[in-house]
Amino acid sequence: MRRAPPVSLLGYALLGLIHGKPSCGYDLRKIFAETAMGNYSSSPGAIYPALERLQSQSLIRGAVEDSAGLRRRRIYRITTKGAARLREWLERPIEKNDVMRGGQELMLRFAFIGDILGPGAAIAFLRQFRALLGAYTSELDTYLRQQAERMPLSGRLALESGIRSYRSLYDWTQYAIRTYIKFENKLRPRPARSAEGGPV
Amino acid sequence: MRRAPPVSLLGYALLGLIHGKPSCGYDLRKIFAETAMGNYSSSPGAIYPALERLQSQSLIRGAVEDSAGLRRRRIYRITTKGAARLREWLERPIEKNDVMRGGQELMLRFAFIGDILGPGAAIAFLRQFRALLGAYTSELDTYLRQQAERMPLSGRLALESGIRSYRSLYDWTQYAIRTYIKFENKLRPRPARSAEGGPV
DNA sequence: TCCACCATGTAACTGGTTACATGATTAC
DNA sequence: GTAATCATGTAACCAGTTACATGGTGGA
Repeated sequence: MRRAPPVSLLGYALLGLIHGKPSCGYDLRKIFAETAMGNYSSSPGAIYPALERLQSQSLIRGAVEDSAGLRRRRIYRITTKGAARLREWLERPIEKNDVMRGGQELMLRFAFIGDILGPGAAIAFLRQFRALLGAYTSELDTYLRQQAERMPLSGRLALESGIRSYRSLYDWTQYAIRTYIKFENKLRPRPARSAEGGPV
Repeated sequence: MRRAPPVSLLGYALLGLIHGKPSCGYDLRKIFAETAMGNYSSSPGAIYPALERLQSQSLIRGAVEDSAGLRRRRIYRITTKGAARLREWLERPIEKNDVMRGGQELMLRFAFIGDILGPGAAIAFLRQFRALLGAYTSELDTYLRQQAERMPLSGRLALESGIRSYRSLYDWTQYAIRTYIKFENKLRPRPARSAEGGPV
């Protein structure tokens, strides 16, 4: 049995959105074009082939439905296989590489994790993320301290901007963990321990 | 006269590095692999074709030189045309789009601007960058305030992380401007005005 | 009638990915 | 002699870009 062909980031974004709500290509394009998910391409030349690829892997299934006016809209729904694949992606342990690439993919995963896997998983994800961010920023710090004198001013500043942005991401994870714990406690106010794993 | 074919981001990174110091493909790969410029691909399948493209546009010129041992190293040097092209890229006014894409390209430009165009240009660039960051963050803030209640918690947090990272970039521009002005004053301590354009 | 928008596609191109391939030089 | 590393490439593949093409629908 050969390995399933990989799903691109855009593919996962589509998969996640369709998981949340069956949609046609146009709906999805609008989401990318009009909401804060604008970093993903909304061009038809990206979306439609991506949808077809997902369908050819049986991760989604599309059918023309004649609801809402009589325009032909091909509505895609996620399949069991697609949901499993999405879940597998969401549950993947975070790697240093993911963090180094600026955390784009991680943020996409996070945005889906809360809704699909629940607050507990979101909190666990954030803790993992925070740990890796801490390690990576101190690594960059060390590098900066060692190299600073050998670097041109602009290069040094550019590097510092990177460090700062990782640090701000770290702070965000703290904030997000707190927010999620509050949210979870509001849902079921009884239990004393807020979530699995040590203190915040 | 038809428009010159575009240069990719990797292309500009190579152009800038070669401008700083004539290098062979291997040198450049090492830079991407070992320094903080690691976000650019160091794979030969990216570098060598990119170098060839730059050469085919006469932006760089490579020749095998038998210095330092007798290995065949094809050393690339920037041409007048290449330097002009690089300059044109560095001097391009910043657009909102550049900021929205996360500022990757802008940071690359900044890293070269200081060395190639001098501190004055670097400061002007940072001021422009700061202005756009300010506008964009407040735009995102407005969007967040309007949409927050309609968004799932994880989506909202993801958006907030974006806002935070733009804000931290804004803070960084402040810091970088101050640092550059100090640096400039150290170079020529006489003049009272630190750089063209209003107050810091 | 005509415009704006809904809705789906396709074709050519391009730059990067992974993986493979080759050979020279140096250090042990 | 042989392993590591210097050094340059190439080929297959793939996802995304830009641009073009088509036609239905609803409202002015």
